[in-house]
Amino acid sequence: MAAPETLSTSAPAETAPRRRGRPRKAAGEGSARRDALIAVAAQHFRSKGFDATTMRDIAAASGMQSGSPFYHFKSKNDLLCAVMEQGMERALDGQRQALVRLPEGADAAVRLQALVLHHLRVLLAPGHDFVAVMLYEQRALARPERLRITALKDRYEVAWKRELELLQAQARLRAPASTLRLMLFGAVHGALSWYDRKQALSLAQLAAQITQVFVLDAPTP
Amino acid sequence: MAAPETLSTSAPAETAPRRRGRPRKAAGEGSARRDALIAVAAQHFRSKGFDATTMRDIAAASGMQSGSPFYHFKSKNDLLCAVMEQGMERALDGQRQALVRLPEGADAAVRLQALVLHHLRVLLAPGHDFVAVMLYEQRALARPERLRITALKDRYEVAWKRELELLQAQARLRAPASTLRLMLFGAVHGALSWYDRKQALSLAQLAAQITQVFVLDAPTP
DNA sequence: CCTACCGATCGGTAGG
DNA sequence: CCTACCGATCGGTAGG
Repeated sequence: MAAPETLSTSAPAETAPRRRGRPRKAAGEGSARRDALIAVAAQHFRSKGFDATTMRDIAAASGMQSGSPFYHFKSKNDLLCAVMEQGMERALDGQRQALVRLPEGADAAVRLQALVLHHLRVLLAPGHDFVAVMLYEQRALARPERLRITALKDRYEVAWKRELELLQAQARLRAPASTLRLMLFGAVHGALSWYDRKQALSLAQLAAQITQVFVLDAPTP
Repeated sequence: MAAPETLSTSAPAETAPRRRGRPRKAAGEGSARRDALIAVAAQHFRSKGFDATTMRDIAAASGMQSGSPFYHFKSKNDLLCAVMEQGMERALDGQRQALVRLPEGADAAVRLQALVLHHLRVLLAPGHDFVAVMLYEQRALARPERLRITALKDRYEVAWKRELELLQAQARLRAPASTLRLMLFGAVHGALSWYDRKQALSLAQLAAQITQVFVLDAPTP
């Protein structure tokens, strides 16, 4: 919710008296304007699709003129790529935090449920359009960019693999871990297309149900 | 695998001597040219996406000039809609046949597995691009068309609901039937994005694994 | 179903 | 980051 920036370091773009020094990397990676464009683009790409969104849409929604986004991104595809990368990096951060919050020695099913819940939030919480765009618009990427995104996705899946293999070793999966993981992602991603119609269900409840379906209870010896 | 057409009936568009009689309903619902356009459009919409496909692409791949598809469809959206409708109608036919082939009084899990296998074929077998297009491009449809397609989808899901409710009554589901059905569709649809990378797995094997994960074995009394 | 075409839109750029 | 613009493409149509 709250902006992660501290008060001291980042440039106060609007209120501060115009400093004469060149703005530190005005169009660089950390620019606030650039980040705003990414966020606006994510919303539009998600709700209307990549092809159906024009750079003019994004510029107007960001209070810019039609040619100005090209000062920050050299092409529309570049902007798409930035949306996906930022989405995956935030998702990776959030995933780490979700796991850290768990008690030591938690059951693998509990850890998996935390991963599922975090992932549902990444997909469905307001303002988190990045990863959904990634899932729907991979086709628009050229080979080299797709490889970069895939590498991020692979890192994201490491934690899932770990828990699922533990569960498999406990004989609590009813299919091989690798196939079951793909089914599990499918089931979670599917929520993108139906979740709002089931408002009776909280994301936490849904995460619990999904885990319940995919993982058998621990044998009580 | 083999082309389903017999040698005798279908019109040999190129070699036959020009018949003088008006072609029966040249632009009507059952026109062979129209069906060919639908099939070509399905391939293109699936592989490149609806927005990225041009009517010129479709015309060229059908051996027509760029304006000619508009003789059969009044707009590009109309063509998309026809792709989805034809896909769903064929899927409904296939589903009925898949159920008829089962022995009388088959276990609900067996029947569900047949539904899953048929659905996997509809999504992944060569030449079946229609339903995949429907899943990916619903956004492009306007309200009234979307309602028509949704009605077809609801009819398609009736059989799934039936078997899942039977299984729920047998206490063989680990989540409410309605939520579990959504998870199940998600898991099956997810195969669209990974199946070809797992060629070791046949569709029949995959259907069996999916059923195994989502449905508990019958209690052996 | 073809020919020839229109009007609009869009990604992108030069130059400041 | 704005102004002004280009070149290409695209859905769609008139008229045959």
